Amino acid sequence: MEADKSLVSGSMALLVLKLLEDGDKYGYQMTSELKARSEDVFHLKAGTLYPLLHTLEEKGLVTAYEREAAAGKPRRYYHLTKEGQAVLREKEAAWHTYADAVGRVLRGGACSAGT
Amino acid sequence: MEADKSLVSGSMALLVLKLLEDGDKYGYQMTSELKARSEDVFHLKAGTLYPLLHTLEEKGLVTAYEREAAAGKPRRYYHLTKEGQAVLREKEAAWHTYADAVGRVLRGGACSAGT
DNA sequence: AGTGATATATCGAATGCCTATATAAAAGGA
DNA sequence: TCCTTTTATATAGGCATTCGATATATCACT
Repeated sequence: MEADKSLVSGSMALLVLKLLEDGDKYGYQMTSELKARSEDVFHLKAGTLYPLLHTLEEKGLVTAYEREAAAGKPRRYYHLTKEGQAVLREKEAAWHTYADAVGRVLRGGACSAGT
Repeated sequence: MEADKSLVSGSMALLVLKLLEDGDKYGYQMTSELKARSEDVFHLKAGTLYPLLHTLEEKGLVTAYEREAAAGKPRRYYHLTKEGQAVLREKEAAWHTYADAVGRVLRGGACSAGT
């Protein structure tokens, strides 16, 4: 199943940062892992990912380095910086706040009389 | 606490539709209820809400009617149509799919320590 | 008379993501 | 050999969503 594209945005940075917490990764790897870990919900496109990675690099949240692959083009690996880790924690907290609030609204139909 | 604005978008339609499941409501009331029910996480602005309501009306998801208030300007009430209810259920399902997927990624994905 | 809350409405700007496109190398089939 | 798919990175253009600023109008309180 695929997520409604209009439902959420701005969370890709959070997810990419989270992937890098696991260890350094290159772009193409992130798209595959995100697809696998989300069970086919997230289809992070190249046209979304690479500009996002460049932005994260400009902000100092990740650093990049190239490494030759056994075959094919050299891969550009990304590494999560300390700043990136801090931002990741902020974004995780913000996500939980937001998701909990949506949950309250979606479940809270009956309690409208209260307070 | 306030949700990171860049974190999510496109969910306002879902939340507004959900509010109307409870019963007919007018715009200003929706902003207050959403703020209360989300415990101050959602600050739905007038500049967001009214264009959104007009769009929902064009799509046939809600209908509108005016009713005089005891005092002040006449209020424009919105009613959830059957189509609106159907779309609401779709959007609720999409939200759960999305939120669950984010949860999976944030908890360490598929290949970490078991469940 | 002035301020703030109630109540609806529109416009311009910013942001975020996607589609389409381009480049390049290796693997596999016809 | 040629062609398509997969791997791999990258940019430009465009659409959708939301907010801030602004406008109008009535009522309550001072």
